[in-house]
Amino acid sequence: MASTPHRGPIDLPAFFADLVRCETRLYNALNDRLRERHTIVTSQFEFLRFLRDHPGSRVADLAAEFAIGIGATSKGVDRLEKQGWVRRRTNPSDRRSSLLDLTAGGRRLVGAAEATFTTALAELTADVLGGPSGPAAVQVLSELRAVLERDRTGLPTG
Amino acid sequence: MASTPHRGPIDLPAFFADLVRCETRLYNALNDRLRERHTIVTSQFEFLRFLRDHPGSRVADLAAEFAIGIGATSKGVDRLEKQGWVRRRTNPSDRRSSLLDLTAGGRRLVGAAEATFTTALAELTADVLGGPSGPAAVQVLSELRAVLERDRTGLPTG
DNA sequence: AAGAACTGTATGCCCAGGCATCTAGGTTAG
DNA sequence: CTAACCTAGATGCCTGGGCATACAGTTCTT
Repeated sequence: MASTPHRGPIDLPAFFADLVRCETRLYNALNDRLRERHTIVTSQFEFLRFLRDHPGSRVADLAAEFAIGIGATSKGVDRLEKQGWVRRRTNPSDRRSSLLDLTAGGRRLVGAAEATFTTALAELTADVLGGPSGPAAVQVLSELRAVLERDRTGLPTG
Repeated sequence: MASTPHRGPIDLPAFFADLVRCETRLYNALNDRLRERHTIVTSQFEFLRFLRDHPGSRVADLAAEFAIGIGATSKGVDRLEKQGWVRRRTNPSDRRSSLLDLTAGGRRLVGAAEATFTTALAELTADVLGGPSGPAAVQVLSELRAVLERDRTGLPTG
């Protein structure tokens, strides 16, 4: 099954299909692991990690980061708050919005989940990404992401 | 903002984040284009394209291809059938299942949508993928996908 | 200073997908 | 042959996201 690298123009639809399939399957697999060990799913882990690394973010910052709607983000934060992992603090300089922070429990959770997450991801991808072209692929996706973010591509409405 | 390619072990969480962000934003952007011109979304386009390229597939074949549940797939086919783009034909050799095929209208639609899809994708990704590392990245994702499929990673239950 | 216009986010409705379940149909052991 | 088991997929319930809306709070205009 060694697929043949080939010259010539890139088959973009095939690339897109591969991208989506990899994302779906990795996401599903990580969901399974995180759910069974920490009662969260990947999207929640990513929220928590973002808030750990960007304390005091607003709902809109999360929405922009993940390219999802404000409404969905607000509801996602509701759930994390209800579990006691995140706290909304009134923004002193703009009372329409809140500043979001992890609680101590949230920090504990994200630390533990990160170990699970990273280990699982390594099991699933390290063989391929550890190959000679791995770094180039990582780099290209990072650039593609930067371009899409620069152009505000694919942001939902609300 | 020229990010620095670096040596050393790959940052897998960052790679995963980039993968998911690219997928989300591309998917959203393609949805917008397909919806406005053809009244379908990307997932429907992918269903139709798969059926064009694999006529006579069963629901389970679609589910395996897209790593989504059988139930969701069945409902997705319902919707395409209701629009008159897909037909369920009783499987003569196993009457529990149906064989799926595009109708003439479905073939027309997928052809038109494919032009929109490919053009949009090129606009969004060609600059980055056309660079020197593009082919390597495409190849790596294709290999990663093959590994995940080989190991049946990330298949939902139902 | 008072509208008018704008912005951040919370909320409601709708739709799509996951999972559990149900049923018809197929397969196997005896 | 038939009873026990297995499989394909259709369906119902639940959850999460998109989009539209509501509203409080902010900024701009004059």
